[in-house]
Amino acid sequence: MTNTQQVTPIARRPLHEEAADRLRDLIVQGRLTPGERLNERLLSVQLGLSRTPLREAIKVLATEGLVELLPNRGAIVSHMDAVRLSESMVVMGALEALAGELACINATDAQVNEIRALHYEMLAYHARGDLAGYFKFNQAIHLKIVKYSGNTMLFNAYRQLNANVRRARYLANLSRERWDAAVREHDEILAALAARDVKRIKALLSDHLTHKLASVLAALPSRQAA
Amino acid sequence: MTNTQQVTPIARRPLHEEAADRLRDLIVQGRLTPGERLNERLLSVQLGLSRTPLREAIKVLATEGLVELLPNRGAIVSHMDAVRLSESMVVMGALEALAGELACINATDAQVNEIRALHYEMLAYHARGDLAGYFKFNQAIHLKIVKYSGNTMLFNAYRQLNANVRRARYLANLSRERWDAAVREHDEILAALAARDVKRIKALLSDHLTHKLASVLAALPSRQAA
DNA sequence: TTTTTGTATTCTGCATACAAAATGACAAAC
DNA sequence: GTTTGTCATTTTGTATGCAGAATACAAAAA
Repeated sequence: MTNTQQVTPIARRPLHEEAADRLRDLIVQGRLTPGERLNERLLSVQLGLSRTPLREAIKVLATEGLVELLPNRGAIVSHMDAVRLSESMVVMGALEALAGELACINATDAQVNEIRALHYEMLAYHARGDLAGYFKFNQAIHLKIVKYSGNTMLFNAYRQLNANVRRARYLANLSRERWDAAVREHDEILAALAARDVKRIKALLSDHLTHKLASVLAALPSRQAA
Repeated sequence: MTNTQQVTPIARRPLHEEAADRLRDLIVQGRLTPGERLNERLLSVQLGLSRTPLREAIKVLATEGLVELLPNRGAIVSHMDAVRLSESMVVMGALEALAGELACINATDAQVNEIRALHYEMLAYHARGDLAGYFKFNQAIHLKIVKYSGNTMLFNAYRQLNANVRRARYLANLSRERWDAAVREHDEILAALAARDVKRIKALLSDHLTHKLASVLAALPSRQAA
């Protein structure tokens, strides 16, 4: 039993990945605002690394669309205008519809129940009127549906679009009516999933995203006026 | 009219972008084979730049899924197994169906005619039995349809998946029957687009991708046996 | 012969150094 | 008062240097 010990298989996480994660958080949480410039020197000291891995992270975020690269002028947090937002959500609608379809076929009963559990937790936050908590579980449910489609490429594509859209989630400062409607839609989505009703879940998810988009777009102009 | 001149907007292209493009080509063209290791020092001299911008490019390719990052062991060209391939094509099918729908609505007549021109060029190569030329215009047509959907996010998502799938295009060493059928399908797709028949183009593109996937999957096992 | 172990070499990951471009300040000219 | 030109400073883009991990290889042991 000399060398049989588990030699830490935890290869230290590369700094550029760490940096990418932290930058993503900063952007999605709105700590770095759209249009804001990413000063490399400043960020490198704030994140406690050198410019090299930081730059690698920034390049990754650029391909993900979270930041924009300006030649010789570094990177800025990309703007999230109504056009980009609705474009993204339209694509996500198509992806979720496909995901629902596949999940109906591929998800195990245990996975469906996992989603069901999240659904009830979400209902609890809805009942309390806690929007932030609601959003969190709402997000989790949608992600799980896509994940349990069993299609990794689909999951990755969805994840990437979602990161961009999440930045604007505060815009969906939805009315009570829309909120209640969204919850009802989620009820139906879960029912369709449990019933393995492919046609139905596809239609439901597609409509759900369409409604969400409409809700966000309705809220958008008032924001820009402010 | 003193300063109205076009002040060379051609800011020199950053080396990391140049490197990313060239690496993409090398991978898509199969000059770098799946599983092959990317030696940074070697590649940097071959491409005529230093390791820093090269590494940035590699990180970008990794997020695009063209290469895989192994901790402390650099990057390898990612493998293109049947699972990944079919997963990607399923997603592309959904995206193309959406794109066709949107293109029907948004594309100008001039753009439709541009696609028509590509279609005829493709027919010429088909008539000659020139598979490589056929593929080239086939690709161009599909890309144009997605582009003329007018949805930039959709285009980006599609482009990324496509880069991965193109690497396996030689696998679709299709039979004459399948080839002829594919051409007929393209005829119908173009007709539906010109007729602005949303329902029809959606169904056609979805089926087209399904058939293409089946064709590729059928060709795959024989390849692996060889 | 096969396996193991110690060592040298190669390669990656990261930090730093340097050059070119952009930004900003400030003064001169209109 | 505005504009324009010049210079100092800051910031990005790229190259290079260095430490540690991984790999290859050779010698020793089974």
